[in-house]
Amino acid sequence: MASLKYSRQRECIKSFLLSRYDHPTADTIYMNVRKEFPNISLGTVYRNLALLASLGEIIKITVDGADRFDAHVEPHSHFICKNCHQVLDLHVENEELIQAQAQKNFPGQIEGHVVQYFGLCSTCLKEQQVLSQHAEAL
Amino acid sequence: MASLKYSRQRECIKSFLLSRYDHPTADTIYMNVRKEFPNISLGTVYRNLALLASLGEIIKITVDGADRFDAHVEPHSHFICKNCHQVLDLHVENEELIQAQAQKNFPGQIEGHVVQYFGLCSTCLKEQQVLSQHAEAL
DNA sequence: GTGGGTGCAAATACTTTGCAACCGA
DNA sequence: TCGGTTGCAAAGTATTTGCACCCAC
Repeated sequence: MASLKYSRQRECIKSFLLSRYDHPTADTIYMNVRKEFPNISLGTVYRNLALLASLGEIIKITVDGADRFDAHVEPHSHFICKNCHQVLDLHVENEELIQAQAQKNFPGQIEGHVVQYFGLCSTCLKEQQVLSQHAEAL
Repeated sequence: MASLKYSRQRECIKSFLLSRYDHPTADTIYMNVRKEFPNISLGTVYRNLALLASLGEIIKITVDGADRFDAHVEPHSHFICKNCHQVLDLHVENEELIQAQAQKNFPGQIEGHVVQYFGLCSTCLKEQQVLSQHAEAL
């Protein structure tokens, strides 16, 4: 029954994810893995991502309708830019407290949590400031 | 330019959302609004949901690839069942602390946050226990 | 050799969009 | 009337799946 077999493609997908600290979409992963496996198909990428996620080796998050993947599974928070939809890691103090609080309220039922923060990333913030200056000038 | 005009369909969509505390998908909303407007189209539902969300009257969250909507905009957390993908409201103590902590770390840049908790809802938890008892019996 | 894994293409799921008709202010 | 809104259908985007072939064990 459903034992696991080695695959070079899966290996490559995982090591690519380990090398990145942003949170690539399946398509970005596909584009990059193709450098090593020119014939790999998107289907294979999706299948392996789903497999790795079910094994707990990677994390899948959905942002604005598109799935994104992360091989860094230690608890951390995400900052999501409202403008460019970029997802960045965020390190917040006392994060364990949030989990502990939830566990206290709902013992045994909560397996994990994710905190997503929203706002404008520094790049988009800068762009917006430039725009409002232009508007002022009129 | 782009002023807002009343529409019975939009009214109906919003009041339906206000009546629910789960987080219906666009399709569920469509099915229900059709009881009152049999000819309404999915496109109209999506257009109004996007409009209401941009006005801040409802919240849009994306879970497992499908958008879900919530007319209860006061800050609260979500519990997402890993099995049936249901989204339930959760009230956690000290939620403001999380926001305050983030603001402290990244002043001025964070506009809001969402906490998602994962696990099995009580229904799915029960089902799983029944299954494992069966497995034991073999 | 056997069963899991792959590539490909077709299918599915979800959402957006163009357009002519419609309706609220 | 004017311009926002609608219904419909077609298009778009993201993801899954069926199948024959391939490869790790």
